[in-house]
Amino acid sequence: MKDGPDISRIAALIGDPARANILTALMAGKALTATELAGEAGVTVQTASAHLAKLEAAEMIQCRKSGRHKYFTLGSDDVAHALEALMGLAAGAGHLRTRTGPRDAALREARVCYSHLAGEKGITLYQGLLARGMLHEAEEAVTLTAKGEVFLTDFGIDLAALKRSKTPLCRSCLDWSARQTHLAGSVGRAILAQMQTLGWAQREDGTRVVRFSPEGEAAFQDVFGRL
Amino acid sequence: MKDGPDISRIAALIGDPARANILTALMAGKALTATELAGEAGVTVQTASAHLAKLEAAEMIQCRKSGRHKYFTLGSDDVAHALEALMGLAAGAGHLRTRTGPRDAALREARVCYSHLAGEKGITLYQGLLARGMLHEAEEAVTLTAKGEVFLTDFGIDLAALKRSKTPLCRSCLDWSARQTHLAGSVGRAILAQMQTLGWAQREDGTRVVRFSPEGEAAFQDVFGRL
DNA sequence: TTCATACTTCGACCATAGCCGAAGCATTGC
DNA sequence: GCAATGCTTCGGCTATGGTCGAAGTATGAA
Repeated sequence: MKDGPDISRIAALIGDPARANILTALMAGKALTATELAGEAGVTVQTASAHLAKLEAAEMIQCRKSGRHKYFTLGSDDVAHALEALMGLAAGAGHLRTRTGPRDAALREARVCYSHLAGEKGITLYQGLLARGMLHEAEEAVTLTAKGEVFLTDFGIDLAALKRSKTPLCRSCLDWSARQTHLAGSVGRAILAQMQTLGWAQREDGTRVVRFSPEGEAAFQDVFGRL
Repeated sequence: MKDGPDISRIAALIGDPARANILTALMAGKALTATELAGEAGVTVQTASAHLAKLEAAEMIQCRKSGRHKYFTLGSDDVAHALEALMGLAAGAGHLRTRTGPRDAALREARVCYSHLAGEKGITLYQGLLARGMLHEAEEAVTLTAKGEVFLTDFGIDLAALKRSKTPLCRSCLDWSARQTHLAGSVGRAILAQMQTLGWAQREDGTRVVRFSPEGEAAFQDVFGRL
């Protein structure tokens, strides 16, 4: 009589302190990388990797590769619900650890991520392009529409040159501070570069922060902002 | 970094197959004894005892001694809620094991339990006495009120004789099929005996079933039934 | 009182699984 | 191409904790 109802299998997964830390960190809704989660759990990356593999096999978390990072989020609302119920039981209270994203508000607002735009601005950009029918999102892949190609050329981007490179034009990239996606790939990089060229924004020395000028901010909202 | 948030402590408790079986069995709402739970869990009584002690220390179950038995129930609705959430995750479905009480409907209706009345009738009796102000319930202890003493004497019970014995007059006893309490102790025994003397009911040979006659049923409802 | 039943405690055994160091892929950036 | 970074796999160590036999305690019945 070694195997009980499945409930014990699930609970045992949550029962390990390292995994509980991982899940608790993910409760905030943010997507985190394996290395970050290892830090949260207080174990080495290889140990965390093993834990993450188990959690994923049980469909308690989802993962998404993005470049050389692997971002993890909770598997479903059911998982979050179960965790909340358990937290309710752990009446010790005050253990909720509502983690916020990056401490620095400027980083949350706009920053570079592999030389493309991330943060709130990055998400706005991505959603704006989608809403305007310039990007097409399909099953993990993002492509530029014909309308999008015209638009970007008008914006001052040499698409023909980008197409000659072997790096993909578009790629979605999961955000660190929020869990939405933003635009990566050579197009994402080119857009940020063009924004700097146009004087809309500039990188702050020594940091990943991107600062928009008042005029740049207005122009950005006009061209890419939410409809 | 060995200790995480309390959530892991709770989940680890549920994570053991034997304990998960115990909790699942208790989900049905019935109070079960340590030995019964050992059977459910598929382990020996001493192992079950250790598990039950841990679950009780974590306030996930409550226990109540009743004679030489120890009845266990879930600790709170929060516990049941958390278990349900976990069952939702264990999508394997069909694992709910909604246990019913004793198979025999007659046993659920009325039976003897250490020579006092148990089952639905026993619960009705207990509640009827409480509602009429003949019993006083206080903190695990049940006592007869002055009004109750008069009533029982009129019913034909020799309280003076019972008081000479060293066994307690009243005691509450947790039911097997429902989880409410019923009346045990020498008074509980005397009431059942008097019901049989009056011809209201009689025990069925070789079983624990108590059969009420139509007249006895009517009289019982009249004297002890819910108001 | 004596026996039977229900439960607990003790002690020892043993398997599971968490942990890390080291080495191996894979992807990006120069 | 090469170096750097992020993640995974492998192997072996260790400890936590579940398990049961045996003995001990408490309660009820004869």
